[in-house]
Amino acid sequence: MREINDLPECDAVAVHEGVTSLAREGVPAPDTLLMLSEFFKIFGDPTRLSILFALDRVPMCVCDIAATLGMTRSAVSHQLKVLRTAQLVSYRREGKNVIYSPSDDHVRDIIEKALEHISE
Amino acid sequence: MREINDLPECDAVAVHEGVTSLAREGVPAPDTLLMLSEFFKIFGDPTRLSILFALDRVPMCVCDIAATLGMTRSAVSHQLKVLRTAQLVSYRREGKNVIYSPSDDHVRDIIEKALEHISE
DNA sequence: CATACAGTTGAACGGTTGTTCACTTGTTGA
DNA sequence: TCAACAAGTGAACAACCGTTCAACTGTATG
Repeated sequence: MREINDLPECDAVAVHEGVTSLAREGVPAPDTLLMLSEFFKIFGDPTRLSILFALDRVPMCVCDIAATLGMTRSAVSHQLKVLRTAQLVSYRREGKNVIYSPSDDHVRDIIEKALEHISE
Repeated sequence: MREINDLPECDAVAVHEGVTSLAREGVPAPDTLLMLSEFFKIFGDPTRLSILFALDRVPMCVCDIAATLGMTRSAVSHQLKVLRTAQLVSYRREGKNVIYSPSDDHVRDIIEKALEHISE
């Protein structure tokens, strides 16, 4: 006799009974999952990472960031918008320049943990 | 007189002298940056995250994962390949099934740190 | 006020990515 | 050995993403 957790796609009754419902408990709500993935997506680009690394050393204007990384001001500005929206950088205007600086300390931790992982 | 760190795009001599070279020291090598971003990219997808969450509760075959998350076996298999390549899951064959399980403990830490961040 | 420069922004492009579909591989049991 | 089912795979498609280009805004200085 088939149980509640049986599903048409997989007749795994004998092998993994009741497993799916148990697993489902471990999976966060869809919107949490989405926020989480959006968060990680931001770190999934070398340019944005290098901006964060650079700013972690010294706060800089867009122009200096561009010069540091060898890219156009426009490209940097676009990426800074992403980082701003995610509240990973703060900024203040100083005359003609806008100075950006890192705004979160979690970030360093997360990146360091990741560096630990890839160095294996 | 212009300094070494001056760049044609940004005449910021008077404002942020020598900043760029200082910032550059904080930026890892391009290939490190690339590996790091590739690593984060993997977590940048809700599907892959949910697979990792589910497997963290209980090891499962592809079929059960698909049933748990309400997606096709093919889609799951494709994503598992990504997770396998990044060595974030291990697997063993059991008869007709292939049982997947998480293979790294760093992962839990990183995800939890990220969850801390987004709950603010 | 006009010029110069810092920064932002929207459209467009090329490349990437996740899912679907159809097919293949591999394993078990009749 | 053949049928049935789990899993993996390649091509194709649509959606997404990062950069470039060409504007535009905003601020300081002559």
